[in-house]
Amino acid sequence: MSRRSGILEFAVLGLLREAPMHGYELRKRLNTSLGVFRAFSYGTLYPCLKTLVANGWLIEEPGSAPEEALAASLAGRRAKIVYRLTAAGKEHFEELLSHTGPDAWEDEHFAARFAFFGQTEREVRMRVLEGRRSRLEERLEKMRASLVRTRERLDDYTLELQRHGMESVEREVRWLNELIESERAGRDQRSGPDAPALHDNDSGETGGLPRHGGSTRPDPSDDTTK
Amino acid sequence: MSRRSGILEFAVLGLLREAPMHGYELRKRLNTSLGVFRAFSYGTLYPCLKTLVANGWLIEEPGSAPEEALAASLAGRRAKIVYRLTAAGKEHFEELLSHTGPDAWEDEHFAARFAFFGQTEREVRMRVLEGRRSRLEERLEKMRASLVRTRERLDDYTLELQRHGMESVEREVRWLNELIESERAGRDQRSGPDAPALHDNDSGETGGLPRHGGSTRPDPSDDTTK
DNA sequence: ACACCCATGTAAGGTGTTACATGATTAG
DNA sequence: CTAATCATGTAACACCTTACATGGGTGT
Repeated sequence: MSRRSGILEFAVLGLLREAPMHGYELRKRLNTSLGVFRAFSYGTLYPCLKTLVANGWLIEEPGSAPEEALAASLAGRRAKIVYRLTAAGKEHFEELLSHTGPDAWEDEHFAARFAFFGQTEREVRMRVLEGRRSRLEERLEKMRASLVRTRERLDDYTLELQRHGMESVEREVRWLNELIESERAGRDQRSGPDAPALHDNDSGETGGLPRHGGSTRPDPSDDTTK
Repeated sequence: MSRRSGILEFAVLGLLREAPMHGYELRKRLNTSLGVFRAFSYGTLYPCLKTLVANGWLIEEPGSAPEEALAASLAGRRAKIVYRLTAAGKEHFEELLSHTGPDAWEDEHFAARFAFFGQTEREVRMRVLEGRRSRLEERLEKMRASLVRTRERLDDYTLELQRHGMESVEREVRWLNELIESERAGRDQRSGPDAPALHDNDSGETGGLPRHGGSTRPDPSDDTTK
């Protein structure tokens, strides 16, 4: 049950929950569609897939996808492994989704969580958004404090960097406020106590998100390995 | 000459260039004053200092700072090592400052560079700012492309995350534009072809920075070890 | 006396990248 | 037929964190 990287494991399970895929495609999805937040190399991905299989959360299948169905029946082809989530894997992912440890507020971890909000219960979404917000507010506190302590002996550029960092965080807080409010609004106007919202995505409307944003460490990185 | 982490090495040399310090204080400066961009632990810092000393860029001195001057003369005290930049170290740092490799445009690397703009020649500053900008513009290209390719099959949250990431990058581009413009203005209005601007900081005015900002991956992290 | 910050270190381990090695499929 | 892209892997190494170990100084 080796703990293997929170984020990657989480993202892989989440992506495979939507549809089986092979490693190569997974990596692309990680880096482009989903991956505004982080790029992984094959050297990380493939070993990770192995351990997920070892944990029983995935199974490897010979490529039985649409076009390859016939081709696969030929002689010893090079496998082109498709990974599929097992029942245990699904269960594990759902557990990860609801498990709101203090890790979940950190930059990249948060982005990963957010990316799968479509499959997350509203209650948990709220906890994550609010946790993130208070994490950022802590940061602002510290930044302000350190600004006051050190203001006089910093040159213009350092100061500008500080200011700009703070503004960035403040922006994200405002963004979170809007999201939180819109979550609350969604809860009120929709079904009463709790609506599952956890069958399969496609439902089009999740509650109505607001129309502008703040900041979460952008870092797409290349499509190509190098 | 082991290559030891670009960023940490760079930041340490840069901080020590302003004044000698011991490790503990260095770490705090890294994480608060300067450290909007990154936190390092002692487990990283101290070994790094060792190799910098081994490279001849720093020397260790017994704590001969103001208050400790007398105290140090007493029996075998626990050293409290103060690190001071050597001439070779100064030279090396200056070389790093002007060396504009394609690394310099990446998130954290850029932030570190920016933090020491006060000791950087205007010409180099321009190259770094413009390099960073075009790096971000590449990113925007890719994001837009991937948005177009995948728009229909993404749920609202994933979309919101993408949008918000893009907006963040766009903001930083605007910020860079202002900085670049203000650098140009500074060049025009001040001395003709090139002014050194590299004696020692304290000069108060670097050219007049603009008054608002964009985004560079915020990540202060704690002051305390954990 | 005790607690709490200052201060320095080390060993083990986690997490990820690079560079390499291999081969299949598709487009020109 | 050749180049690009798809596809899978591994081994070596870079980088950083955690947890531990140690001890000085200061305040209550």
